[in-house]
Amino acid sequence: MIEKRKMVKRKVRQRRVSSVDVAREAGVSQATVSRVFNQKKGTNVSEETVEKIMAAAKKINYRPSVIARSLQENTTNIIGIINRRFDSSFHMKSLDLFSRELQKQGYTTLLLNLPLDGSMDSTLYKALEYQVDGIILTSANLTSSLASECQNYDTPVVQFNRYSLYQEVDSVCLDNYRAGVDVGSYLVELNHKRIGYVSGVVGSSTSVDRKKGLEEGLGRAGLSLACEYVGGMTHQSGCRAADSFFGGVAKDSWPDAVFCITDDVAVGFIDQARSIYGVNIPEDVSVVGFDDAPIAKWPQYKLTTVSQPIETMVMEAIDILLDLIKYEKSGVTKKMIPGSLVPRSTVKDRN
Amino acid sequence: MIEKRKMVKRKVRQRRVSSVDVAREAGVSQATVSRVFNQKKGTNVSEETVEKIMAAAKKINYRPSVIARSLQENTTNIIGIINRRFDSSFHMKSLDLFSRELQKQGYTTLLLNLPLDGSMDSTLYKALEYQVDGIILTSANLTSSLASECQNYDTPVVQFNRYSLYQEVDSVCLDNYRAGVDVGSYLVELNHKRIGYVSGVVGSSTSVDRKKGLEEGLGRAGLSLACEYVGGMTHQSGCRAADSFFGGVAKDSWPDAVFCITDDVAVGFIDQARSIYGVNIPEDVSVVGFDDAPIAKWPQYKLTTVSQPIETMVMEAIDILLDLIKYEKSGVTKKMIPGSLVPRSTVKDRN
DNA sequence: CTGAAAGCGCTAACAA
DNA sequence: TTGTTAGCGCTTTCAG
Repeated sequence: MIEKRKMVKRKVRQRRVSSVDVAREAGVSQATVSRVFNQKKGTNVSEETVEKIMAAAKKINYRPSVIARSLQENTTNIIGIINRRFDSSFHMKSLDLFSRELQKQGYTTLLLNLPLDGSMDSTLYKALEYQVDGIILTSANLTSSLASECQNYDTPVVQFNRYSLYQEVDSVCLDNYRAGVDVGSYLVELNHKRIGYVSGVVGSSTSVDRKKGLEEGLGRAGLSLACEYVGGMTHQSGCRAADSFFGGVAKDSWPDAVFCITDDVAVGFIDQARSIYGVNIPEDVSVVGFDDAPIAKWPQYKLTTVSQPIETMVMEAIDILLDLIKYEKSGVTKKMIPGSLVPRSTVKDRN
Repeated sequence: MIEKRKMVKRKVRQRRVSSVDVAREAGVSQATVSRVFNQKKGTNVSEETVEKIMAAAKKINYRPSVIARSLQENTTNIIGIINRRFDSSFHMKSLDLFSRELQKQGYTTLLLNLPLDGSMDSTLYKALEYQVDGIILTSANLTSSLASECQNYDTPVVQFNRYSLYQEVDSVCLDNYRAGVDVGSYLVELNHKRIGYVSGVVGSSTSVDRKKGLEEGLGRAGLSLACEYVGGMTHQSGCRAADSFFGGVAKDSWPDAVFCITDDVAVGFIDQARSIYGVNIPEDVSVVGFDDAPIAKWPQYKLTTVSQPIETMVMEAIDILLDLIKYEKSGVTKKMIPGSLVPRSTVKDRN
């Protein structure tokens, strides 16, 4: 393989056909060609010349260079999306929506990955170097120094799925705390007494906020968390949680309700609980998930869960970002979107 | 909202700090600054000047413009990934791998969406206008006219997950036909007689090739397809397939094995078959899926399936693309990657 | 309505 | 080792 490569000519990219070529072909000036390909307001070029130019362009296969235009205009029409990982249907769906909607609005998406370990500095600088017009930062918090760096470059950032801690950063995020409160109150209302929590990765603010909310909801009824398991966002992790709650535990020490960080986790929890420990859901234990992923609707689960209005969230984030791009900044927007509890069949009324 | 916007100043992007500014600050020429920020071979700049320049750069917060560099060098270090939709774990995972690996190799990913209906022309032109260095086209076939368009622009394309029909286009694709044959032979070997197929969307070559392979595998034993259901790639669609095969059908007309286009579909099929029609899997009916998605390993399914080596496929595609970018083209590479059958517990030996 | 010319920020050949 | 200069392909005054 190496051998083959060595024998092969290195490639030299040839000059691309430019507006100058079109101008020559059409017998007009380059400026006029530029005018024609600039569909802005009041481009005053005669019908006749336009046609000549279009014909010439088609003939020699001309297509304007976005790069050169970007250099001139100091704007790229590219939005950088910085992502940590696609580890759930939530991330996948939101990325899909972002890129589709941005494309619809005339922007293109530059996809950048955060290293799984280590800091986000280099990734962010990369986006800045590419002179993206704006940045969507998913599931991560901008540090204040990085935030001011972005300000230096006049590049707006909107955090998505993470409430911004740093005062100046705009963000769109589900109100995880309130969702937690809602779940807690709901369970309390239905007379649950021993409530457990299965969280996601340590330190994820999403996870922490939901827990705090849940505790608040319980606290109002004088209850506190009965048990907790800290794992990941996978089915597997839900199984381990069930092991931890039921394995070698006397039945009267079981929780009577469990709130899981994700539908996937909830499903794993249910599967393991049912098949290994003979737990009846919801008769013995109620379960609540999060996301309202497709699997929550499957007939064997009919999972009670909290739905996130992903579309709304994405649209909000795009609106905010494009406003920041087009208009002078006037204040910070931190949008909290409420989730909504979707009652199905995995929670029992114990009254 | 509209009101608010009207009151707000339109934003004018200010000039960014450039190498000229650094040069002035450091008291050297702009070219020298450029040399310092060009970590190429033998940049002969004295230690002293380098330090002066770096200090100045840091002071005024300079960061080179990739755009200007791209214009000059006629190369952007951007790879365009053209995607139709993220509708399966396969697409999600491969996109994740692509962007991570490309980033590791010094490239950045421009994500472009194919319209769900309509042609891919405009999307492809968009990539060309951005002067991407190369294109990964996922789950779609390049037409020959578009292919030659790309050649005009000297922009290599590698098709991913679709065997290229047009002679000149490179591609990396699972050998779906062979996988179909393998599944067919396997089922025949285990003495199945009435074999059904649950396909994906109409016209998807992936789906068609697997079916043809399956038929070939059966044909060798003098068998042909007993029944078929054409749906989508979802759990839901698997349920409908079960309805179609078992609903109002006498037990002795049931298939004794079913090959599903996707693990998700297979799981839907199994769920519905078990819960609604009382079918025992695999005693009554064997089931084979595709992808070896995480759910295939769940204890309640232990799905026999075909695994796709996504990592290998992605790496191959990247290798081919980067070679095409760096070296003069010498022949077309159409890589067929074999899948591998993963026997678990949903197929019964009927000998 | 159209052309000439300057300049966006950078690289690279050529001189010094 | 460093500076001068000429572009890369485009947009945009400013004249005509």
